[in-house]
This record gives sequence, structure tokens and C-alpha cells, in this order.
Amino acid sequence: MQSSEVPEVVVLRLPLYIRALLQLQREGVGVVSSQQIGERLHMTPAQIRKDLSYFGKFGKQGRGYCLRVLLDELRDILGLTTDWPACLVGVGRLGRAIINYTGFAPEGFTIVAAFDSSEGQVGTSVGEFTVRPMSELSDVVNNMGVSIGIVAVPSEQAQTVIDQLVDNGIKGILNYAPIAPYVPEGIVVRNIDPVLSLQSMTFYLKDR
Amino acid sequence: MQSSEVPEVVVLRLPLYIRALLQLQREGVGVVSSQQIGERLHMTPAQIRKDLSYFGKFGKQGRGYCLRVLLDELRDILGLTTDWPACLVGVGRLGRAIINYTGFAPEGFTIVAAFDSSEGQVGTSVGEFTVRPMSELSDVVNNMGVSIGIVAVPSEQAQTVIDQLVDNGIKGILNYAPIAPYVPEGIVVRNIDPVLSLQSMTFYLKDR
DNA sequence: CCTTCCTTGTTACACTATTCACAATCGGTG
DNA sequence: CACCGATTGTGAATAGTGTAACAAGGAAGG
Repeated sequence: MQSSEVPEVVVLRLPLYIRALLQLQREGVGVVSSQQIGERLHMTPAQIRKDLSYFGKFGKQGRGYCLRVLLDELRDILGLTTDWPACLVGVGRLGRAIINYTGFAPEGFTIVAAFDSSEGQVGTSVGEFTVRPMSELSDVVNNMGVSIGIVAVPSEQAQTVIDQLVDNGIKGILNYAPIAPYVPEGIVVRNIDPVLSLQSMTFYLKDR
Repeated sequence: MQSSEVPEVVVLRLPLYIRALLQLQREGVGVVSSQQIGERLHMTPAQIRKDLSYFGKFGKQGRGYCLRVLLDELRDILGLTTDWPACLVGVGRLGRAIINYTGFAPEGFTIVAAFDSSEGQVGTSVGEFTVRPMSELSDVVNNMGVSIGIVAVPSEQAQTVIDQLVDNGIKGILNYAPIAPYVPEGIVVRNIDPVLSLQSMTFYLKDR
């Protein structure tokens, strides 16, 4: 159960399992096999069982997994039983789109404050938020229990903003800027970068 | 030089190298070592040299790589020397944000048509586009040389839309819907899913 | 022209991840 | 209550990836 011995690839797949289980649940399934989950996700049943085995034994031989139990276990493993307030930095086009994105809240990720490093934006209204200056970061981290920062600033400013977030106690960063950020040990970064995805896609599309 | 023997992980990293090189180029660097690239990307120089070796010999011992030459080679390998017109399906909130996103065009990815499967949206204007019905897909694929489809529809419709795209000759799909799509052999899919990123992040953030 | 210093390309190795295969065992059925 | 089909959990086998180490060779300086 030690995080340190669970491979990161495994952790990255757990949310997929949750997705598949939710889907099956909506379809009325109560007991589920690794086979069924695998079909949904186009993965081998063996991989799913192996991944789950890092965390314990959740199934019954000959039967499968009780869907509800497995779902709860996975949510617990990932820390998804509580909500995760997050703050956004950067209220340009992309930042505004992120604020309006309706996919985060149902999963327990709520944006509770919006920041911008440019003078011009501070104080303006974006959605339900009044844009704050970066100097108020530590207030928000300490008083609102925010540990996730969402970065949607131009690439030139991204590293500086990330440094500020880290300095003020942010532990996880969802980075939309097209850079490879440097962060100290123990800070978790996830990059969202559709251009990279497209650029690697074309390798397989060219010459046909 | 056979695509089939180049590991996909390697292909996924090539765009990162291009990024780093562009950055260094702007700083006036003309000759670059694997060490320098590695520093930018927080990777070992050995990995970069190894990756490049799948495609040929681009450097000079004792000196490094001519930045401009390496950049051109990488762009050529990835098929980034020509533009890639793309079509968007889904003009809801997310789809509109994607249309307005300014990061694609400079990299040669241009959205040239917008579709929606709901009657209500067809015919309306979004940005510079008039939203088209799905029935016009094959026209666009055949007449505008589109081989990339960007999917921004609700998850319930996503698989259906992806099937339609594939049936009409689309070869690469950038999928923003939170599903694990099924596609036939030879079709390339890239998923953009910030929620998954957050859900795997919390594993490392919980209990501290 | 020789020496010294670098940096590549590549081979060998260590590590990580995935798949296979099967013993253990559960629930249902006759 | 014994048998049967199903499915887990796991250790061993295989496949894949990353790192280290070094020979080969270029550049620069005396």
C-alpha cells in the first residue's frame, strides 16, 4: 500500500477504471469482471487485475468484483472521497474557457479563485470571480485549503507563475502552457497540450 | 527508418525536442548538444541521442547538432513540413473554445470546417464558420484534404461521431470527450482529458 | 602536427511493464 | 454434497524502455 512502490503508470490508469465502472453502473451492472472492464477500455483483463493487486484484493474468484465496492475502493485510493478546491492563474481566452468548463465540478474539482499576473486583469470580473493579484495567493492557499493550481498563462510567464504557486504551498499543478516546467521534488505536474498530441499524430498520418 | 520499428514513446517525445530547439533558437543558439536539450526538458542526454538514433545521424562528434538542421529533420520526420487542415465536431462551449484557441494555427493545424450533429446548431454561425451537418463530412474530407477530426461533443455522442469520422475517411482523431473510443486499426487517436490528469494527481496529494 | 577536450552514436545492461498461465476457490446445479 | 464453469490473484516469462559507458571521431590550440 506504499505509494512509493506503486508504479506511476498504474496510478494513471486507475481513473480509467473508475470511468468504466461508472458507465457500467449506469447500465445497471452490479457485479463486474476484469474481462468486462477490459472490454470497455480496450485493455487485457490481466492488466486490470495486476493493477488492482497493488492495492489489495477486491474481488471474488469465480464471480468478479462488486461494482459498488470496487468503485469506492478506487475512489478512496485516489483520494477522491473529498472535494479538491483549485485556483486558476490566467484569465485570458483559455483561462475563461477553463472557468466555464463544466467537467471539473461533478468530479469534485472546483475552481474557487482566479488570479492573473497582469495589472490590467486584476479586479475585473470573470464569471463569478473577481480576478485577484498574485499577492493574494498565500491567503487562498491557507484559508481555502487549495492545493491544486491550474496554469493558463502564456508560455513566457508560465515558469514564473509555477514558481510562485509552489512557493505559496501549491502541491499539484495542471499546466496548460506549452512548456516543460521545472518543479521541486514532491510537486505533481500534469500537462495538457493538444498541440503535442497533434504533432505526434502526424507521424502516423504522413505518406498515405 | 521504418515507422513500425520506432517505439511510440519515442515519437511522442519528438515534439518536445522541437519545442526545446525553437526555444534555444530564439535565444540565438546555433549549435546545440544533447546535454543542452536535456536540460530544457529535464531529460538525460542519453535518451535524446538514443531517440534520434532511430531516425539517423544528425550530429557531429565533439560539437553537437546544427540546430537548424536538426529542427528541419525532426519536422520532416513528423510530417510537419506541410499544413494539416482539421475539422471540428461539436460547437458547444468546448468546441467554441477550441475554435478560438490560437495555439493550433501557428503550428500548422488549421480548423477549416465545423460540424454538429444536433439540428439546432446546424446553420448557425460560430466564429468564421457556418456549422455544417454531419452529412457534409465526406465533402470536406475529400475536397479540403482534411484527415484530422477534433471531437468536442458530449460523451454519449462521442463514439457515434468518431465512427462517422472514421467511416468518412478521417485518419486521426483528437478526442476531448471523456471516453475510451474504439477505432479500427490504423486510425490514430489522442485523448485530451484534464479530469483524468487531476484524478491521478490526487493520489499523490492526499494524506499530507 | 600533435594533444586535449568534447560530444556523438551505439552497444550492453539494468530496470520497468505487460502478458501468460495456473492454482485457489466461489457460486450454482443436479 | 460433489461437480462444473467461471474468475480472481499472483509468480514466472516475456517484452519493452531507459541509463550508463565507451570507442570513434571532430575541433581547437599550441
